[in-house]
Amino acid sequence: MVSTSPRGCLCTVTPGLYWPVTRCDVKPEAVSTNKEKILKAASDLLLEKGIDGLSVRAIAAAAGLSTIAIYSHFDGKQGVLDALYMEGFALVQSAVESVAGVEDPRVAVLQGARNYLALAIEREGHYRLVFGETGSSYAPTEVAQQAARDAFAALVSGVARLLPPSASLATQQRAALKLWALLHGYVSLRHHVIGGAMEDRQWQAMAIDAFAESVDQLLAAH
Amino acid sequence: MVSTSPRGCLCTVTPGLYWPVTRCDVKPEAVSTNKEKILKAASDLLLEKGIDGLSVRAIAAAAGLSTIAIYSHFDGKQGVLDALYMEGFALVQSAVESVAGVEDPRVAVLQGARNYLALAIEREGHYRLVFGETGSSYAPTEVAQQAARDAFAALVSGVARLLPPSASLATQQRAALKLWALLHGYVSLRHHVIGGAMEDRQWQAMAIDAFAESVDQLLAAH
DNA sequence: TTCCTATACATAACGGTGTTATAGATAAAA
DNA sequence: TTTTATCTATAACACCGTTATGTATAGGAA
Repeated sequence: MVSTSPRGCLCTVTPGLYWPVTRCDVKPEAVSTNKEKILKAASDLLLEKGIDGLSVRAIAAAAGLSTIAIYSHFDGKQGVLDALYMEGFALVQSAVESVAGVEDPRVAVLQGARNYLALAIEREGHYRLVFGETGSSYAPTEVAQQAARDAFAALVSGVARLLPPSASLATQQRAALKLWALLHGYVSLRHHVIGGAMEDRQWQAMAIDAFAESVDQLLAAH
Repeated sequence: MVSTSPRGCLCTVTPGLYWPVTRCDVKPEAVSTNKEKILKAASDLLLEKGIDGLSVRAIAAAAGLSTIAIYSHFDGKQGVLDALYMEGFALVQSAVESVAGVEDPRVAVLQGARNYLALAIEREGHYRLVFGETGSSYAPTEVAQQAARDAFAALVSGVARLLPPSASLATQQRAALKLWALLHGYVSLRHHVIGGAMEDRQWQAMAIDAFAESVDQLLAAH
């Protein structure tokens, strides 16, 4: 996305990311735009206070602006939530792709799973937002959903390494979906149903054990 | 729970269930209490409109009462949500236990999984409520969480049939947790991430296939 | 240079939410 | 009969997301 800032420089802004990735072609010293301030404020609030912290007034105040800016730049709270949703999946994608340099496919996939589970803890707010805990009035836009599909595609690529090169895309996707379902299931059950009192490490170990069993089953089947 | 109604009869009320289970020891013709009316109204709204339909005013109106009754009988919206949460897990438990008459353990467990997936569709509102989509300001009370534990216990009992009698409780629980995580993972991913456009049957078939693979892995390991 | 248009912004008000405050009604117990 | 406990209706409160109103600013056109 390319936008023009009030100072006339041509800025390249990567949507959905809150760290400063604004590249000004004309003035390398350009400061944050208000849109970026808002998104950073929202992302920080999500990290510190969870989804409850994300009122329009709180985000605006944290960005040093009034609420109208949320409507101006993001078309309302939905736009902020969409941006955070995309951030969430960008984090997922990053966790999955960060193992690209690992040679052994099984080791890589297991490490990706560990990254994923760690992310679910370290970025709990983003995780819960992505999985619908904003309250059911929020549903991601089509654009935002693309981030989910991108993350899934990254997962499929990673899992494909466990399969023979002849495996069809559908097979890869089915395998990736199963592994994702399993991992996410552990996270979600712990959030809502059972195991909430368990130590992080213990829960992660349990999830990884189960995940490894499924990975090994996949390897044995091919 | 035993309570006295305005008409002086001694009523046995099972909490968390919305169908009339009020048993009046004195007057068999007793009508619903207001508390039951409220819970039924909430449950119906949840079924018809989802979580968004559950405002205090909407529930009160559907029960033919004013909002103060919600605070009187349920101590506020939290109490209603707790009751619905318990209903949700009672439904899960029922889905799992309804296969008790099936002789073959594998067939029984697979049927239980099918029941579970069907429940996730037919009682989507309850399902989403149980898994946190009320908005993050709701967290179930300790009493309500017991319903989740009861459902898990039922699941453990069902899965235990796949294991040798010598299997420890921890082993049974680990197996049950894995299978539940997998099933729920499929439901949740479809709600929030991917596959939302897929036909119910196709998605269920995919989930059951994956589930069956894990069941078979479990059987093969013992 | 001036005027017009588009965008961004501050502030107040609106309609909705869950909840509390106030007052009244009723049944049971003392 | 009086007191107590419980239930109830209604209005008001504080907060929410959003809209309405008016102002400021930058860029483009005449």
